Amino acid sequence: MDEPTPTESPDGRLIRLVRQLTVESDRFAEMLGEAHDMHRTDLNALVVIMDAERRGQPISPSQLARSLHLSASATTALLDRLEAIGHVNRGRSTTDRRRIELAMPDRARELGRHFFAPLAAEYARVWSRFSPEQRAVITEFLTATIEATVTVRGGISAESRNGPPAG
Amino acid sequence: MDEPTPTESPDGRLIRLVRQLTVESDRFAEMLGEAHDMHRTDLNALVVIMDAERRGQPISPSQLARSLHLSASATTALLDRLEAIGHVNRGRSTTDRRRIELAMPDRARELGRHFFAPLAAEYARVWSRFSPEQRAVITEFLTATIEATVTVRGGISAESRNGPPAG
DNA sequence: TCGTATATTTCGAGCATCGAACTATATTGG
DNA sequence: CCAATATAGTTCGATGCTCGAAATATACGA
Repeated sequence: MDEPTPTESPDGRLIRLVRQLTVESDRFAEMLGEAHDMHRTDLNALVVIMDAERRGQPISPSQLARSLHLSASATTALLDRLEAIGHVNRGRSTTDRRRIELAMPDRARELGRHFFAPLAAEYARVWSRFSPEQRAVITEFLTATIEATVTVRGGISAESRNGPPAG
Repeated sequence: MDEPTPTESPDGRLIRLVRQLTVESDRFAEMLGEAHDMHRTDLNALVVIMDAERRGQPISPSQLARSLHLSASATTALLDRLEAIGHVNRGRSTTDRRRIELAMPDRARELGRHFFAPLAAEYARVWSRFSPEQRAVITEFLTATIEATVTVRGGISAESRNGPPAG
């Protein structure tokens, strides 16, 4: 169990833990990419492509670019890399010949699932202790925290347009 | 309140939310860096340096390198960038002349605090609804999730050393 | 004392990302 | 109907972060 530090406020403690979770998750993804000779962005792209496939809505390069906040040309290079190692196939859309649809070969899909299965299993193990009531609290917390992050993020765009604050 | 999707397991739902939190936080940090003309790594470095200062234990370039998982030379370049925009000062340690100690000018420290204050305020606002009992559940959840992530991460190193699994 | 280790920087090279320019295709408006 | 405009994706040259090797300065250990 995490121990509060002597001068830490209750909110400060939660902030510290949320931050630590994002830092550790960040490092997890980084190491996963390194272990499979993929740049971090490559791994992020695979996740996005896999999710789109799972939803039955194959994604295009421009959608991927928007999702990853990359330029079109950087996305082209990224897809070149992924295609070169057999993780993605490009196919011309049948409904709009300007569009490309991204698909994953079976083997890549299996490999992608394998990437994340150990973490899901370990999460299931440590989370088995939480009751449905506790899960509801956790869900509410996560949802609120996500929304708060998104809200403040909107303020960054507005702030940067108006210039930095006075020192 | 987040709604469960029809085919989602309770664990699957929490996994989705945790992942969304890390994605949104990631994007938050990215935008913060962009808003202040700093590369993502630069911002990460500032956080590490600020934390070290707050603990009264100024950090050295090699400690920073270890913390950020960068090479020594990449860290030098990073510090060059931060020094150039006045966010960091290098000072030779008085106890070991090989070492450099990193310090932040007052203005940079204030600016750094300003970066994160809006998010802390919004978190405090949305978290005010949680009772001490609920916070204990949340704390336990976050701690367990962090530890699970770190545990599985250890397995990645071992796995990559033994090569990837059979398809 | 001297070999070894540690700390940091410099240097040249690799690689992800960018914007501009380009080609192909679809849409819109007169 | 057709020209103008918009959209989709790639190529190209340039930028900037990161790396490993090499170098210099300092500390440690036998």
